[in-house]
Amino acid sequence: MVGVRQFDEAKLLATVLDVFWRKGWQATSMSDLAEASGVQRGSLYNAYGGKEALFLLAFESYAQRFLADVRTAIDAPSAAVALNRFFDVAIANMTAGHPPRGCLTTKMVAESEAAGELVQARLRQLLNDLRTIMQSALAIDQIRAGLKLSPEETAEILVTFTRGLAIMEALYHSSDQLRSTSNSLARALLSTRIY
Amino acid sequence: MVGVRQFDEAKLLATVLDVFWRKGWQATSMSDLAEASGVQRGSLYNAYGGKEALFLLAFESYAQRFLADVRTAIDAPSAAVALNRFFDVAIANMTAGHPPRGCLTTKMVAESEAAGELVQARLRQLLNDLRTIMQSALAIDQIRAGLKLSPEETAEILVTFTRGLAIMEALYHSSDQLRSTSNSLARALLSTRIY
DNA sequence: GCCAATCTTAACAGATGTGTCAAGAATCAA
DNA sequence: TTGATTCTTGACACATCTGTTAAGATTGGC
Repeated sequence: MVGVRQFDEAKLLATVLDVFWRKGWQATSMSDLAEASGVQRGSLYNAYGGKEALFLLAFESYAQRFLADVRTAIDAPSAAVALNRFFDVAIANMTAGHPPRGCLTTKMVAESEAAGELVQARLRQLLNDLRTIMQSALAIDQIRAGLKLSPEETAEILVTFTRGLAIMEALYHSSDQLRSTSNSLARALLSTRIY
Repeated sequence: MVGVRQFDEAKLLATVLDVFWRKGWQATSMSDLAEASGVQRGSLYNAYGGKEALFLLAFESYAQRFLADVRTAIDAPSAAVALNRFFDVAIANMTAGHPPRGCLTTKMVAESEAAGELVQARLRQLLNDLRTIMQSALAIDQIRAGLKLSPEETAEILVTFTRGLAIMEALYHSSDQLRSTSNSLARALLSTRIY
């Protein structure tokens, strides 16, 4: 390589992720990314082409981290623990930061028409992966025994419901509310009555 | 009145609603609204002040209609019927139009940071109203008896879950999927086991 | 040390959006 | 009929964003 890159790509992508996470797709401009990262707009165009490529790249690390966290969480000894840990991870993901950043995926899906086909496909893939991971984990006998519905149905409900949690977070900014609602749903999804 | 308004306000607001519904908050410009309605941009500024006021006005009729539909739907003889009808209304609301418009409220909440405090407050009010309506309807003995959880918990879950449905609609455009997931959740929320 | 490749930087052109304003058109009231 | 009031229209000034480009700076390979 001859004319060497002046910026740290890892740092750049972390910053890019943070800006998209906070502001969403449409409210984030290339100027915003340049300013936040300290890398000139022209350099970003030169190195990546534009907003979409930068997003997709930054999203990759986010997706990996999130799915890894979920995998760890739902590897639990019982359905009740698995659901509670899953909700903990989901809620932590959308309430972290000052002020809370909300859920990147959900924000992006809501704006995905503006973001274009490629981004939509990537978001779909993340939710597909999430669904698959949940299904497998919930299908283990030890867990499945504690569920009122099938692993497939339960997984689909959980994926959908956590998207709803993200929207409620965006409007009410109350992690207590999220925890409380999740707790209620967990009871509805468990075959054993706890209340 | 002396210098009379050249446009039909009801028609204007219907058009404004449709544009916001399709494009969301940020992607809708005053020019878009002017073009779609046939009313000049200057006239819109003169008559309403700007985007926010136009949205709030158009949202009013949407909110009334939606809440009325929900009220009618959940006035049912059993919990199972109430939940099914509620989901029908919610899913019809977000899959209507060609192409489907999605859920206005959910789209707006996801972008509400950009839309400002007033809009956020109005959206919060709609969801609060929805929650209250659901709670009251589910608290009727006939219905309550069929629920696994309390009317309050069930209502909160339903409000949150339908936000999730809207996000899933936006990403997968499959009303079958929405119906199927809703059906599963209904079974989890009903005290009687149907499956 | 020099060349060539690559990155950086600032600037440009073009598009789009906002909010305002002044002049013109229309109409009700007196 | 006249005048005052209100709406309409097109233009203006300003801001922001996009994508490109040309010139300059940097540095590894030869």
